[in-house]
Amino acid sequence: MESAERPSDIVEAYEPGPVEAKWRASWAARGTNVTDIANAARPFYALMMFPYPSAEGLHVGNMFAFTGNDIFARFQRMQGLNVFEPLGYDAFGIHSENYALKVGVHPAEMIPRNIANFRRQLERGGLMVDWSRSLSTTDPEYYRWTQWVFLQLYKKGLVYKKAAAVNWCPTDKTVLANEQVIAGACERCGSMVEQRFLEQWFFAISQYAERLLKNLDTLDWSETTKTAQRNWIGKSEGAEIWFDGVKVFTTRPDTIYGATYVVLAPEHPLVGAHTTESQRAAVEEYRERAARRDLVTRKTAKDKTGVATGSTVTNPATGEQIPVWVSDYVLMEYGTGAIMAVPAHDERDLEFAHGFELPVKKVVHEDETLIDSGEFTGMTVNDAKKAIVASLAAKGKASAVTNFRLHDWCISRQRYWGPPIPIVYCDNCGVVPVPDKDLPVLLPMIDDFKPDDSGISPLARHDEWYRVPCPTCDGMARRETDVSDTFLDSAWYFLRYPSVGDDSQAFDPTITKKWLPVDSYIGGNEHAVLHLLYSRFVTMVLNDMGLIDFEEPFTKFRAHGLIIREGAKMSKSKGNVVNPDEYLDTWGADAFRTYLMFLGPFEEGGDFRDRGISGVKRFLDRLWASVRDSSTDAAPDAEVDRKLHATIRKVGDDIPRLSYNTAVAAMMEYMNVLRKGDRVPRRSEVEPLVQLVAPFAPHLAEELWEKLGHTTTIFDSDWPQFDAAMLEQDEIELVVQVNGKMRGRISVLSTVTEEEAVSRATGDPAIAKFVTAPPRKVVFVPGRLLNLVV
RNA sequence: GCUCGGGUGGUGAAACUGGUAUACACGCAGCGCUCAGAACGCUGUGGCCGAGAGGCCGUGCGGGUUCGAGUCCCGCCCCGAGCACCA
Repeated sequence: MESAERPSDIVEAYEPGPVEAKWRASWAARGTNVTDIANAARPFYALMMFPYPSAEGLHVGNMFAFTGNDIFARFQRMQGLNVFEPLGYDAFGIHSENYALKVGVHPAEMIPRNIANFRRQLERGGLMVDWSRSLSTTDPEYYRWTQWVFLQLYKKGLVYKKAAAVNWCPTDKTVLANEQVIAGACERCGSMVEQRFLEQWFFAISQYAERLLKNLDTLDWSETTKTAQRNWIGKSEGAEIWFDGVKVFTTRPDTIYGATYVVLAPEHPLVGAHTTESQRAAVEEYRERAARRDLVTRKTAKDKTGVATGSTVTNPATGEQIPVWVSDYVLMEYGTGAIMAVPAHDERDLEFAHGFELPVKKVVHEDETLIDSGEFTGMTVNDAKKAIVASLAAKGKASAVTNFRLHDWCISRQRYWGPPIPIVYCDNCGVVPVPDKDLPVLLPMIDDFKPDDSGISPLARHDEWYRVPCPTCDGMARRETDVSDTFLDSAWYFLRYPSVGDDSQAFDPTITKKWLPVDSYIGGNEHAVLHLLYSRFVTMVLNDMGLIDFEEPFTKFRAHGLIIREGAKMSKSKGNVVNPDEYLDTWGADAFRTYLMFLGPFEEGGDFRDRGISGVKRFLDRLWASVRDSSTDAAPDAEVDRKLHATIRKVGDDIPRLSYNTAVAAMMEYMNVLRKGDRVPRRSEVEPLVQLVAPFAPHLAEELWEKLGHTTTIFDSDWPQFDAAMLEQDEIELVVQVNGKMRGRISVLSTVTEEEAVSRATGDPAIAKFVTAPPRKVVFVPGRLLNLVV
């Protein structure tokens, strides 16, 4: 009977289904999420990494990432910015192609279906995406410009073709970029990668190594991502030193007095010249064996293998004759493909020396000081590095050099599902780039797209496609039959979004100047080195060509965390995958979004627990009931109002830091104050909370905003302001410590002086009993605490 | 091996520059409402001792700096991610 008079006690769950459907329809009808690209006064580009539209549908991890971006975007819009939040599909590549082969459906048929399903799920998620400017990398109107980007780099002289030892995946039957080889295995299928010599197209990204490294210091990116890039670029400063005709690379010239032999990589061109007659057969046999060994065994073998050439060279520092060996623990791809071995200071050299019973010479320095090193004895390691190189350089036997681990980017793939590389081979003219006017080079519909072992693309089986007249001389010519790496598709897509719809150019210069670089980019750290590095490279090149006026594409980047479940990353094989549709049906998008943001720090991810969502739903139900029950007249209660202003400040501070979990907690805390006991909240107390919740629960917020009498979208309303004066309380609780231990608190005016505070504290018997002697020292932190040291 | 994260209640996690450790939520327990349950609401909930007031101990381990350390420094252990024969 009491409860009938206390409607606030009865919190019924509201039905998210109809509410969310209503607002989805309203947003679409009113164009709420369409950005006025041309006329935006304060453009803000909020980008998220686009998904691969898999047949399984949207993954919770996608939903988590997109929601995190969406909240920030919606928040920025409520700050008065013109926010552009586009989303498209990264649909080319081996992933789609292999799946298509497995289920026996042509990718050209499968991908549009998958995209439709993704679009349906994404829309249910309540994202503020401007669907009028979506794209798919498989759309000819997109990939014609991917081909155009290739041609720009070609014009700039950064594209070349060469026969190279490349990573060949025997299962996927294609070449892989170094970045796609994880510990010697294909990142896609896990097969051991083989070495093959094939003609491949490369982008000369290594020319940009220094700049790619240096610019990192200027970027507002997650530190983990920057570190990953630095490691990948792998700058190391050292010297090239001549041991007679053999040039070695070392980062430790200071240890040259301990160099007891030289090692050449098996592929090193000087191996033959250094091999004596008696060793020739053994060396030849070793080289063959090394070439056959796949990269896996090569990179993990503990017992080092090798063979002596029989010849010696002179150690330029000591003048000693030292033997030349061949071993595959030295890599041809790095440095000069030759090293000086210092068993006393290098673990690998020591291992090798032990294996072949080579003499291990003395240690050449102790701690940081050189010993037994001729004229350099007594120098510190750092000084000796410079002095030794300088001394040898004077004799023309050394030079300081910088090496990078970063290799050129192999972009050709002997596969079907990608943009054909826009190159034509003519018997008369040679290699001819396809003229811009002939783009796109359309990918033909063929049914036999399965790759084979030949190392040649399936497109090479279709001469009706690859035979073309030469664009220059009109003579007999044939097309390049390789397609480009998927990572090229995604290395420039952010430039396209604002210009989607303009089929006359890849990106409109005026629009690009207005909208780029991207203000905020959010995505997974699994792309820390691949996608993000390639995007930076392409942007730098286009900048150098004067096509854009910035050289870094993403001003701010934050890597989101990973959602795990039952202690493990979600995966089909573990059976712990969450289907977003089920949660959207049961709980609604608003509760699902808010829960995903609440379960852990956005940049760390968290554990998805099925029951956890109920607390968030309860919070939204209470918000619903609070609006329904709120009284319309009264001004806010003073205490509630103070909490309200503290909450506005907290949520406004937390969202830009992507500290969404604590923002939600702050709103819940406020809700608890709002409805404490049998309190009926007042309209003036509830209305600002609806706005704070809006980025998280957009449908519910719109519904409540409408119920509160508004007729325009809540996302065009102004974010509530807090009054700093409201946050200053006259009366505060001062913590009192004795010897650093909390012993009580006293209620005092915020303006209290140290003397007053001490006398109030010592006058409190509960505190005084710990003050066993007159305080030796008093630490007073105004507004916070008082510490009496006795 | 190297680099980067991280270790806090039964659980997910808070604690911005050193200043009340465990906010918020889940779970659990008790109570209210109910014929009953669900839902909803209220109260409690780090450990130990104590009837209570209250006390002692507590942020992976061991030291240190400080009036005061989850936070800073040194040395370890464990978990996760990335790189890995890069000279």
